[in-house]
Amino acid sequence: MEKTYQPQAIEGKHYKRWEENQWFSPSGKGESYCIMIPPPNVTGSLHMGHAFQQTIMDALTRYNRMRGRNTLWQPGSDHAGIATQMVVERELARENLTRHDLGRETFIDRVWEWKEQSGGTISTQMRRLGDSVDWTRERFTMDDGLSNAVREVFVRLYQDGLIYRGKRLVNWDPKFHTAISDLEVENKEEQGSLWHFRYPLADGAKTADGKDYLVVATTRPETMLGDTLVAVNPDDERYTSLIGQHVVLPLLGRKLPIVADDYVDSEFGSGCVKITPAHDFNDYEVGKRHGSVLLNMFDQDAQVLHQAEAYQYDGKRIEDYDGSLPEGYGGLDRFEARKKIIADFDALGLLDSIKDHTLMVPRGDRSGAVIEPWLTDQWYVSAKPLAEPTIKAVENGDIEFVPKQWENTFFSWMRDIQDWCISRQLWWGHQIPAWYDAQGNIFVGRSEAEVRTQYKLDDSIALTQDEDVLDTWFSSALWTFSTLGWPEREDLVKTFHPTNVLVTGFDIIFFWVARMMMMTMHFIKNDDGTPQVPFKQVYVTGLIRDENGQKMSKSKGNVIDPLDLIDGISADALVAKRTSGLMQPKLAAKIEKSTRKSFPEGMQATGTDALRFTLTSLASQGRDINFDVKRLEGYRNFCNKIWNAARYVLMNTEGQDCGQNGGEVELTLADRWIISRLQGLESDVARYFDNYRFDLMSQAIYEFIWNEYCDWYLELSKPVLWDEAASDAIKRGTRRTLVRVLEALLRLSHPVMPFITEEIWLSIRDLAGRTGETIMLQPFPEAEASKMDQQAEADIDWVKGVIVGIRNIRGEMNIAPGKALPVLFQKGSEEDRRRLQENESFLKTLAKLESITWLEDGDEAPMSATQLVGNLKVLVPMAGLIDVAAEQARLGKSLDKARGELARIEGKLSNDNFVAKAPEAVIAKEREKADALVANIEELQGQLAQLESL
RNA sequence: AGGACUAUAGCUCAGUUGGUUAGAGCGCUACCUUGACAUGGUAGAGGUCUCCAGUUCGAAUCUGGAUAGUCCUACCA
Repeated sequence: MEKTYQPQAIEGKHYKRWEENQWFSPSGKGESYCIMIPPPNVTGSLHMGHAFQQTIMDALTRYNRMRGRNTLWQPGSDHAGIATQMVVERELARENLTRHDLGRETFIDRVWEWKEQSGGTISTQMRRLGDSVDWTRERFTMDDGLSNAVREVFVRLYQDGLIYRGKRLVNWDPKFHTAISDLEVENKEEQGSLWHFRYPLADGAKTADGKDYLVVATTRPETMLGDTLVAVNPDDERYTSLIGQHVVLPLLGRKLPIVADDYVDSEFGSGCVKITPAHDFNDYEVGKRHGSVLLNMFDQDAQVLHQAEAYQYDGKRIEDYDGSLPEGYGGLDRFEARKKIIADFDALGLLDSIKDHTLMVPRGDRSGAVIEPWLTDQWYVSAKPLAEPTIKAVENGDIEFVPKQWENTFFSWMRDIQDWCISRQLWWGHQIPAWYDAQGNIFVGRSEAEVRTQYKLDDSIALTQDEDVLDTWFSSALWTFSTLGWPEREDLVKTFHPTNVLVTGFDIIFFWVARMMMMTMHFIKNDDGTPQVPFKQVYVTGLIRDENGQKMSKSKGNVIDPLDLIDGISADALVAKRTSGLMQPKLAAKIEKSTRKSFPEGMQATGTDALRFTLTSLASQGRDINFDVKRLEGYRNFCNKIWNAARYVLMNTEGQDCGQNGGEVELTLADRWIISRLQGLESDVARYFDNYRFDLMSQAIYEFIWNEYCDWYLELSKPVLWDEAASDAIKRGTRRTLVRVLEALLRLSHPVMPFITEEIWLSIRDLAGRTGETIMLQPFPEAEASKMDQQAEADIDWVKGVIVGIRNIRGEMNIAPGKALPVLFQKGSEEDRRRLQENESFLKTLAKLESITWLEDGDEAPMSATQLVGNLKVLVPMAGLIDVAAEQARLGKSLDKARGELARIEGKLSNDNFVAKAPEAVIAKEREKADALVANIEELQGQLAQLESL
């Protein structure tokens, strides 16, 4: 074995072997266990969030596979409508082409081409992570099978009356020319202005204070071209007399009724609101209440139309409405139009005032463009009826969120859910299975042929399919069952559905988790006909942030690529990576500075296992997880520790008798102790897996391997293995324990650290008396009560106490570690004597002792440094070794500590209330502590007095 | 505006139903290249558990409030 752990030398070969042997596929035996991967975006590459969640999923998958379950971790990716279309359009732009130059069909071919060449990035990266997904079943949301599922679901929902088409206001992205759902809109606070305009009153009307105009305030002056009403609060005395009167819209001369509506807040602005029903969601509702028309004034680019279009609320065009707009506005961009409106009002003396104002601006999460509420025909899913069963499922525990608090987030959204706009004006995606005849009648079906048969439309009637595609999340919502072959085949759904757990971030609870629940429960039923849940548990992970708690983003230049952690990267390469392709190139200098500060030496290669272990260590219940590279380095060292422990074990067992072929075996106290402790670890790890406490699990494994197995057990094995007088049976016992405990630890750690455990396991398998080609298919260790040994644990605690006591004297007194010490024991019990007798060689070796002498009652002790182990006094004679003043200081320190503690406990015990009300056991424990401290203090005082008398 | 979450060592974080000497990693101090490991060993230093009040015999832990920070949802034009 290499002297240090070299991850890059082993990871690739093991993964290749696992995959080639198809060990990731379900065994076909046992109870099923299934996790569906949240499908990464096909344009995406692996980021820390993926690495984090996939590590957890892989750990769960490997754990359950080792427990003998019929385990499937289903991989795949989604087609990411907008993102993918953008990527390919950018590629076209470099050839000076647009998608319109190619036409729809050719463009889609081009996207598939791109997908074949570049869509696989993330699967390659997942292999580097060690993900044990069943690659033979990899799916893509645009596959034939999944596309069938999408059509089937669409048609059935339409037939069930849960999908409808309507002309409504939608969130329109003027950059991408598509509608998006409300979830895809990000509302951000931005600085703007509040313009106050004067709208002259018609017919000589006057306000209460005698003015012949109303002042309306707006953040979007350009929309005044689409105003149809002015609203005031019905209780606002300033305006009550004007309700029912009109204002004359400047620039157009349109007469707008003044209406009363509770929506208006009299306190805000002037108390008068201009109402633009076709360009604002609130105004839409106000207009509807007051029988207004909908007046659209923008085209798909959010440029002003030459002629406004009027609609009724049922979506019908009002053909005879005069939609004339003022000269010079047609074709203007909305922000140009705004400037012109303001200038025109100013010129007319109708610009009352401008005030600074912060407002929430809606922007498309992908385009960054300001979203325009726009009147269009779109398809919607009626969400309420679908939501109901899912709410019940969470309420009655059929679906459980971990941590539980996320259920509240889920409920609050579900109970107030809005219809979901599912149509997108894109080319890349599932084209909506709806056809129109020349009159605009809608026919929904699985294919044009089906539609013609079903609706008895012969070939003479021309049908055209809806141009739009479905929201990508629509297909992702079917993920748990579409990937299993629904609707064509039911057998896999029967075997693996409902899946066991969904591992995901809280950021997509609404986008994906909730919608998956709605779709699944509508379409998949249990044997008794009740809706089937997609998964029994949802483990909601935190979001990975940088070491300062900042979200990782390209523009902040703080993104960490998991592969850079695994492989290492130089500072220069990291800077280059972070500063290339920035939207705002001026940020480069700042990013370089902070990157060089955080990573002056770049990143060291730590290997996959160390990264995975770090990620599980960070998987606590919090919402945010700040990733600190320092932690990773610590766990890289841990891997090296395991490696070297294995080296030690091999050096002492290879080619020797480890009891794999029988033979007499005698276990030492140390053997019995470490075996007993191992049982505790095994039950802890199982419990932590069940509770999704990967942080505590990692911690437990770390502590055991480092602080018990390496620090103590390996050291305790040395006196046995080095003792030429020791019997074969004892040596065989120690070797067997060494290698078998290590082997069990490897299996325990394998779900989190697959590579290093496989590498070592293969080299110690035979020594440990095991068979099998790979650790990943070995049984997961289970605790056995019969191997627990309280006595051994107590005895080792005593041994450790004595050793640590002596080491403490050595350390504090600056006695060279190499110097062998003579030690005296005094005042011990019979049990102390037994323990000494049984463990003398352990003590001598581990504390580096020259001799141990038991002082009988009458014996005079020489001047010594003292350490108490219970009531036993451990004395290190001072002659020539110990500085009196230093020993006084050391004893003084212990004495202070003991006195402080005693005072605290006595305070408790002298409190009548405590004695009266606290449980017996607690009181007894405190008494015991107090007694021990009193004895302790007496000893220390005696010792100090003796020193002073010198 | 409503809601949620967070506040523990210099830094990043654990602390399960109230009873611990409040822990880990990294960093820090001293000593040590001893035959698994200097990516190491041994021994240390370092915390009024944000603040205030309450419940309790007993609070890092439960309750209320304050402060600071983060996020989500909804918005006043």
